[in-house]
Amino acid sequence: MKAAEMSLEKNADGGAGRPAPGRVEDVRRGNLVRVLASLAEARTDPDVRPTRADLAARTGLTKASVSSLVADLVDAGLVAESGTTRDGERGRPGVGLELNSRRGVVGMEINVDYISAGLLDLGGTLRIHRTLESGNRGQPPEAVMALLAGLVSEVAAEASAAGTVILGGGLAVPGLVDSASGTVASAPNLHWRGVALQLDRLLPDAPFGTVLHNEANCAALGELWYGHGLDFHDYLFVSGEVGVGGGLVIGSELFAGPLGQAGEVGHMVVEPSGPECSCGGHGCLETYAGQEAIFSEAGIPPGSPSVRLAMLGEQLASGEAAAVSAVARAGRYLGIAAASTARLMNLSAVVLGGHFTQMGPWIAPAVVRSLADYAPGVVSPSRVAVSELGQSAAMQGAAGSSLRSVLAAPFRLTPSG
Amino acid sequence: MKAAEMSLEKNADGGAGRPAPGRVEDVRRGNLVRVLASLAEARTDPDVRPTRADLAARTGLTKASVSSLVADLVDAGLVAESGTTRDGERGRPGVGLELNSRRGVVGMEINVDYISAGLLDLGGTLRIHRTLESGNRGQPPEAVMALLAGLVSEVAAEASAAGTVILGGGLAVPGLVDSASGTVASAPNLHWRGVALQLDRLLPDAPFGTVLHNEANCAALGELWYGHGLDFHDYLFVSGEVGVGGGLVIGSELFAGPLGQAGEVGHMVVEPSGPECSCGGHGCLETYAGQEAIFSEAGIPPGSPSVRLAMLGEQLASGEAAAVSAVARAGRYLGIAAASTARLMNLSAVVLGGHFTQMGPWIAPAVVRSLADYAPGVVSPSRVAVSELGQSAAMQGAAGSSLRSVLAAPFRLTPSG
DNA sequence: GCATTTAGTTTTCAATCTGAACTATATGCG
DNA sequence: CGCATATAGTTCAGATTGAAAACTAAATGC
Repeated sequence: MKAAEMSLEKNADGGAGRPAPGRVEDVRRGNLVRVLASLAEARTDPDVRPTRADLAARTGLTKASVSSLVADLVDAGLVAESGTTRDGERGRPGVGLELNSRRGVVGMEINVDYISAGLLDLGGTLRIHRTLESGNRGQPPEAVMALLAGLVSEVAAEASAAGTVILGGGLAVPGLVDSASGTVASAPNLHWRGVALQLDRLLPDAPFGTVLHNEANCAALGELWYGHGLDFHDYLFVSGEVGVGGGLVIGSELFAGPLGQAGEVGHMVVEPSGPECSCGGHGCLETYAGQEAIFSEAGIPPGSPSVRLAMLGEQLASGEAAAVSAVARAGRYLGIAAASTARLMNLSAVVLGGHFTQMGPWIAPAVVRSLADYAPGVVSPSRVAVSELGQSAAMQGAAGSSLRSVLAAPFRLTPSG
Repeated sequence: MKAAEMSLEKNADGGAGRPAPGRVEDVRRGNLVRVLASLAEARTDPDVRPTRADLAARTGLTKASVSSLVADLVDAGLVAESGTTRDGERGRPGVGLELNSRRGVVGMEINVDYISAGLLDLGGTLRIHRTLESGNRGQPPEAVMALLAGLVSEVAAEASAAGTVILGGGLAVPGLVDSASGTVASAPNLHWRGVALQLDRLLPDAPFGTVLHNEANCAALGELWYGHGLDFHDYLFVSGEVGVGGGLVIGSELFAGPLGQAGEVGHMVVEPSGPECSCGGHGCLETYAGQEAIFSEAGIPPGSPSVRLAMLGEQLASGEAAAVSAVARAGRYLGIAAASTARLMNLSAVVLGGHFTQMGPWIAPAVVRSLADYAPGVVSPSRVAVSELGQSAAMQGAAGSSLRSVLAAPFRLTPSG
């Protein structure tokens, strides 16, 4: 497995290869990561910039080792010194260290109605974000990728003008993907199937390349790193799109499953006697909480998804009974799937994303009630939350994934690496 | 976290402590583990005993390093030389190496109707196995533990007579446990609640101590290491007991969940309009596939569980319609839960254990059919299997867990450790 | 009996961390 | 101002470790 995929593919190893033998040099690699992680972690308070001495205390390494490691990281461009920091105490003031904000990663997303790209600096701050409306359903992958490449080059140009070097990127696509080969196995909503994307052309100069990810998983990760993840470390993320996607976050990491495709909440069975689903099964969650199910139950006439979604929003706001009960029904079945998941995997929180975000006030209470009915005492009401990031969650998750892979393999940029 | 808990608690870390800083000595620790793992893995063919040179080739370490590492492992008593092995080729014959069969771990189980203890040598061979019938339901924990201690001391005496040194042990209990504190949070079938067990008294001289585990999880692990796990690396294990327990094996490891209590398949929701469950929910799998549910649906009169189970077996064998359809119904709901699990976690196999083992020929086809109905193409019929170990799965899993923790921390027995 | 082959050991060397000594630079007090 | 003190960071010797290569040991085969 390439290092660039580690953050998303942790569980998809397959156990093929025995880990490389431990050499003395590996200790340094591990310690480079440790120092960098410690620096990233200390960043929660933006005013406090740890010094070499702080990092030594935090990591347990000696000052001598930390100095040497930091020197390598500075040479690699990952860490920057930022003036002396004085505590007001006596003694020689330390030199503040921070993740180099002149290095960044690009998050990209192809969705049904739009494409987007954004730049995250190493500290995790979103510096640039561009979205382009684009009806991608049924469009040839080459055309969409060309459009995205254009958007990305705008972002890259702006980054370059600001002196920022791009190290890697992540692309989120709504479908089943194979990250290792950069192939979209199937993306029903785009009508793509078995498409090998030319990922290398998006960011030709980035040393970590561009990695392909599933959109719902990315949204779950975006939520983890830049949204609710600050409070929740283990949760089920359910993303309402055309279907119902999802992601499992366990111990602040995405659980990708043995084949890298876990989180298909939409096809959990929530009603054995329910209608047939497009997957060939019966009573899948998607047949109750997918867009089409909600729209038709609410009596919303056919049309473009965004129009119908807006219409649903209006009807909910005005208290239209059919709309309210359609959403409540979706929430009830979401709660059933969440109850089973919580029991099975010992999870204690649920985050609702995608179009469920807009239905939050109407759907969340139904989920809470359903959880109380079907798994009392397992998920407390305060741990049913609505996504904080909305539409940018997947893009930020894709960028964050790339960011993590950089921070997990700094040695790829050091001379010794 | 204590090293002895690693194998079962991998997912329950909580992420509290930053890993210890990497020192040069840690490389050796890692390589000791690597060599030992390579030796254990090579053991699949019992006639082939790898030599130092073989291990060097397998691990990627140099012959010199392997020689030095093996010397430490021999000193620690974990590895033994076993005569020269000649390939019939030219050249100096190598010295065969094997896991020292004079070192062992003890597996223990407390269940509703019996207690048992067994000795596994480091190679994973079950050397001793004793079971004692004992109605433990409602008995005070001290009394049951005293009985178990007696059984264990018999096993220990026999091991000692054979020159085998016991390094550690694992105890499986049917209930929610906290391994870190050695406490049984609740074991409904034993009527235990919040009981702190005196684990240290069971094997006072074992350097790795005794670790407490959940019985269904242990059974899943026993199946993994000594049963179907040889073929399946990712599966849902469903154990029929009074309730319905389970375990998730992902990448040949137990998935314990963030709180260490994953695998509660019995309380997944399989029928939203179903009857109330003892957990307070509705339509849980347990209300369809638990012992009581199957017995009453089959029209088997109240009585002792073992008698009723035998009666059910007879009726199934003679093709009694009520019994057959009761078991088929349980299988259908098992299949629904398995379908949801397979979809959610991207699993592709199901192993039925506990009392489902005895119903195998009647229940497995129903599970297969249900999976085909609710998650077509996800779990192939050949990947629905019945446990191979039966009643000893949990005991062997508990022992195997201890064995793994020894092999994962050999440095605890070396002078350098 | 000697070349050849393979197993395992010994020796030398480079990488790396630790720990202690040392240098650099601030504060605070007389 | 000058000096004690405190903290940051660097330098250097020492210990541990694995790699690489040379070396010894013990077999086969002609």
